[in-house]
Amino acid sequence: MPRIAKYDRDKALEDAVRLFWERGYGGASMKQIEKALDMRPGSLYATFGSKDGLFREALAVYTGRMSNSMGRALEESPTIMEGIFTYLRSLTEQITAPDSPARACLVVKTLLEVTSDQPELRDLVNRRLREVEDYLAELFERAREQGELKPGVDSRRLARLVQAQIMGLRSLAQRDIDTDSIKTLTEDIITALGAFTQHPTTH
Amino acid sequence: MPRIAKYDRDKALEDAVRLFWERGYGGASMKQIEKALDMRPGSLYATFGSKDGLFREALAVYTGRMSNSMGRALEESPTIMEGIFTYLRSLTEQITAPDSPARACLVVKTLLEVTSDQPELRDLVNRRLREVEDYLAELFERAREQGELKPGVDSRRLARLVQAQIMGLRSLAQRDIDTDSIKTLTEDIITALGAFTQHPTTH
DNA sequence: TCCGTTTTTGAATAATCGCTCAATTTCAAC
DNA sequence: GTTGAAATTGAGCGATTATTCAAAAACGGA
Repeated sequence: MPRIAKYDRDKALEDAVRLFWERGYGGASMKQIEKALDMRPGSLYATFGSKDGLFREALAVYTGRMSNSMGRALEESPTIMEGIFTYLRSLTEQITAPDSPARACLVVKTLLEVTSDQPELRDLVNRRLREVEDYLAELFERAREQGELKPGVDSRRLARLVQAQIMGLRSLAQRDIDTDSIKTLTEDIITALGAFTQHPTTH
Repeated sequence: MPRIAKYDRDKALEDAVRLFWERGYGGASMKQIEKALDMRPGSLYATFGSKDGLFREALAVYTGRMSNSMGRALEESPTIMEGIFTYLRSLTEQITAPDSPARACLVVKTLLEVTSDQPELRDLVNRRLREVEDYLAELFERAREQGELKPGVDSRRLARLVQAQIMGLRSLAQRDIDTDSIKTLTEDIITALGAFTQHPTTH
């Protein structure tokens, strides 16, 4: 058993997430990746296979973190809808942190960047977004059964609406705009979603 | 006076808008631009100066069209808020048309793509989005004065909220998703905005 | 200390990037 | 038909792209 791997795979992936999140898939060159991960091309390709492979793993890390963040917000909230609103506020805190690589979502950045000549990446991103939609739809179906939603509200439609709200919030936050405006926007989005909840959404 | 310009500048810009809208700034190579505009590099650089220059002009054409579209919706509507909702429905029809280069907004695609080493492009995009915000804020201020909004609603906050709604709608529409889901999403967004309007928003 | 295996290195690959410019073509004026 | 100026062409520029691989370095076991 010779030579132990010097580079920590997880550490390298963290750096990759940060770089891809900040610069996008196409915007991050291998040169920049080599520098950010402090690895030479040989090691990179031995470890991750290709730029595409590295990106896929980085995207998995990113989505995993986002899922955890939402899960935590839901755990610490008495109802599902309050959990969603808690998550939106927590998300706003995260993306407005000064060291955040970007405010927009890496998955959405990739969705808007990827073209038809990268069908695998396109499919991967669509799959992730569909998974989030499905997860939200299940949540809202339970919320509906527990009387948290106004009568007649469709849980899947609400799932897509909330996903669009998050996309809109984070994309607008990518503008050159002050933090306070983003926080009030988050509150206004919560107010707007009040049109679908049983009880008024105050804060 | 020799040789009249063969290439119609406007026609070329239309093709440029289509290509950039579909593939993004970085995703459209000069080779692809040459083919799409049926121009050779010499003519391209004589006419537009650089890829950057061409993109800026294409972006101006794009934003001009979007402004016209919103203006038309406002003209044909009795109230400002109804005009906004009419625009959202008209926009949904436009982006779900089978020949649309993309469903997501070119400005937002650029906002999410551009990095800090393209400060001019970044500033340009931010300026355009700020202009839209200002325009919407003026509209909503008038709407407020005419009693179209619930008491206490802030017109600038509503402007940013609506801009975020449009970003979210169009980004979600970029997913591999059926047209009907996008149209119901548009209606749900209009319903959500009803939390800020004086009279219920039915359709 | 030497061996054997694995990891790491970095020069070099072919392809593509945005772009330049001398040569050619084209058309109005005479 | 000839001329002159503008428009167009396309080969080719240097730089950068993602990727490869032979050589060197590193470390556990003997």
